Amino acid sequence: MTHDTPRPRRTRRLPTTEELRIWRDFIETAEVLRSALTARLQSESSLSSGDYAVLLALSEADGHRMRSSELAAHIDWERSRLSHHLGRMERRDLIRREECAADSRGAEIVLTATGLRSFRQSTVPHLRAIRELFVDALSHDQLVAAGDLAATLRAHLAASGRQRPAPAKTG
Amino acid sequence: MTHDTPRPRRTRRLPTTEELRIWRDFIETAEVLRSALTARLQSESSLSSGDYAVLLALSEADGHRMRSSELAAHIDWERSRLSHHLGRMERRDLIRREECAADSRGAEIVLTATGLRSFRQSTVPHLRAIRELFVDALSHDQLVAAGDLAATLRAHLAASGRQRPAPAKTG
DNA sequence: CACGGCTGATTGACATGTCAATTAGTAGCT
DNA sequence: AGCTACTAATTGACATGTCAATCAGCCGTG
Repeated sequence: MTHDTPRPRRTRRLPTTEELRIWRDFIETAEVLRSALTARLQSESSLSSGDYAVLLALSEADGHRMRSSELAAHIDWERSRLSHHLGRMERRDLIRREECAADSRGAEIVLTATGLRSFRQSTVPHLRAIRELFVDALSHDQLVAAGDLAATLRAHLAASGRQRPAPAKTG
Repeated sequence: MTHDTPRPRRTRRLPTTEELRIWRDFIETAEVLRSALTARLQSESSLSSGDYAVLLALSEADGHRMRSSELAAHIDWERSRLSHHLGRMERRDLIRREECAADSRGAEIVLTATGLRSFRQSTVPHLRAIRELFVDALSHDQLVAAGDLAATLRAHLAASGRQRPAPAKTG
């Protein structure tokens, strides 16, 4: 282990035009897809995808209620993001905040009847939209490839994340 | 073309658990990727991906200047989004707005020296990050599959977009 | 040339996100 | 009890996006 052959630093190479094109196609397509789904959800249910994530979690929770921090962990959001969002959802009467008996710092987030109704009305159209815009577009092999790509990219991100202080967030 | 056999409306089926899992993995991975890239760009250059898109377009433009609406079309942004963004970029002296001689309603967006410098310093690290986080993660076949997926999904979106009033936006 | 309609761009109101600071309460230790 | 450290959640300031409304200047037509 004395003299390493100074091998070419492949890490320094830049992407080729073709690689860059694929990157842009890929990331922009995902973005367009997300935005199309969001638009449908919005127009069909007056819910944003954030609303949907929160309502989904609460609808599955015991007693339709959850501690704010649990909720944040469950849907993988920053706490302040959740706090702001809950404020907006509370104004629309989709959820309610209650004091927490066990820990008076804490808040319990409770699904309201309105919230539950909105969520229930949104699920089928939303799932249908996912099928129409994503699943139906792809052959079986392509669907498998999509899952494979996601897993591979995640693994790689996690690996390089361990070497950088990289914080990763979802939308 | 008289009597269509009332075939089963496959369109009504909902995605299976597995299909839904792949969808979520796919879209969340894209989101995480985008956010990781954005974070790197931000920390290395103090530029957002929006800034980058604008600066890239201007840097390639004739005389480093472009009409606002051309710019919007080029990077496929809504005009109001661009207007707001340009306001922020102007405050940071990355671009400047000039009156347009030919059409006095119009504005010409001009790349400043500061903007050009920022952009030039950001490109190599940014491209490198794309290679590290995306290209390097994938085998050749996977990269091809990614391009194929993007194209297929786009084509499908465009087709269904023709049947709905679907507006599609990029980030 | 006047007018009515179109176009270029900005604006305001608001939703959504991030980050840093703050507030309030719990817990461990002495 | 009193101090300190940690945790729960919110808040404020700001960046980023969307949508609808507005404002100004262009242009074809009578």
